[in-house]
Amino acid sequence: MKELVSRCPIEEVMQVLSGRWPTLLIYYLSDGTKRFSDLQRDNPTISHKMLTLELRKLEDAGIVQRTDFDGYPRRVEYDLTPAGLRLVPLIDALGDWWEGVSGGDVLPDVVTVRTT
Amino acid sequence: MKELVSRCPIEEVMQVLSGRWPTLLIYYLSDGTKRFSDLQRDNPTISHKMLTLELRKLEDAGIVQRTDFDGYPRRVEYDLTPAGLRLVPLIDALGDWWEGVSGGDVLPDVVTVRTT
DNA sequence: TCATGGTTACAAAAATGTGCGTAATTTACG
DNA sequence: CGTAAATTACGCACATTTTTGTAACCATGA
Repeated sequence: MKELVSRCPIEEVMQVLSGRWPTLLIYYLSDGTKRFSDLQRDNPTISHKMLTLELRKLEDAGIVQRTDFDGYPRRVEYDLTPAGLRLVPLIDALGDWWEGVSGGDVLPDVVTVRTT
Repeated sequence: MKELVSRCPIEEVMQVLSGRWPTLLIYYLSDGTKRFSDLQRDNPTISHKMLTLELRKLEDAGIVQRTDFDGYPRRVEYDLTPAGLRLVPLIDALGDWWEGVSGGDVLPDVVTVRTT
């Protein structure tokens, strides 16, 4: 999704939020400040390249704030901006909606087994 | 985004809604029933292959209902399911949120010019 | 020398576009 | 009457584009 085709705000948001990582990163950041390495631990399967790319995209979109501290060891912290915080409930609402749609057949292999 | 990595409903929704087309198609379908060719007209840049693929994905996710009518000329209609209808306001909210974030600098070349 | 948080170039994988073929039915032509 | 052409909504194979992974390298400071 390199370019926009529709002049529609919906397409513009999706350009930022599309993909596996953006919403997950926002979700983890809604916990509070995180370092680069924290986010790597939260999402063990993301490559460091993707992590930097996605964080930059979120930063450019005004959703995430990046702070690079002096000193040792190097420390870079990521937080949600006020706009990012306002986005969180909207993303949560999508998650809740989905749990309603998929009517409980999410995580089929983790379903509680009653042992009577 | 072929597979899920997180057991998180947020990642699951995004697997369905990610990309340029899903939310746009839902948006157009929120207008009411549309035929395949209507959706092609609404989004002139989508290829027929992508249109069928995306519509199938939305159908499988329970967001869109497909009805194939007998007769000539062939007619296939697409509608939002009740779940799809419930999703619409959430998508709209994202669009509104974005218009707030990007603070009016959307559509810079369409900004109203006061002629006073 | 190690740790953190990167960047860059190259390669692999995934998504998307293109063009052709098909099915069912109706209409048009000779 | 027989047959060819048109319409809609696809499916499929192959090619191109875009995204993502991998591995190597860089800077800072203890």
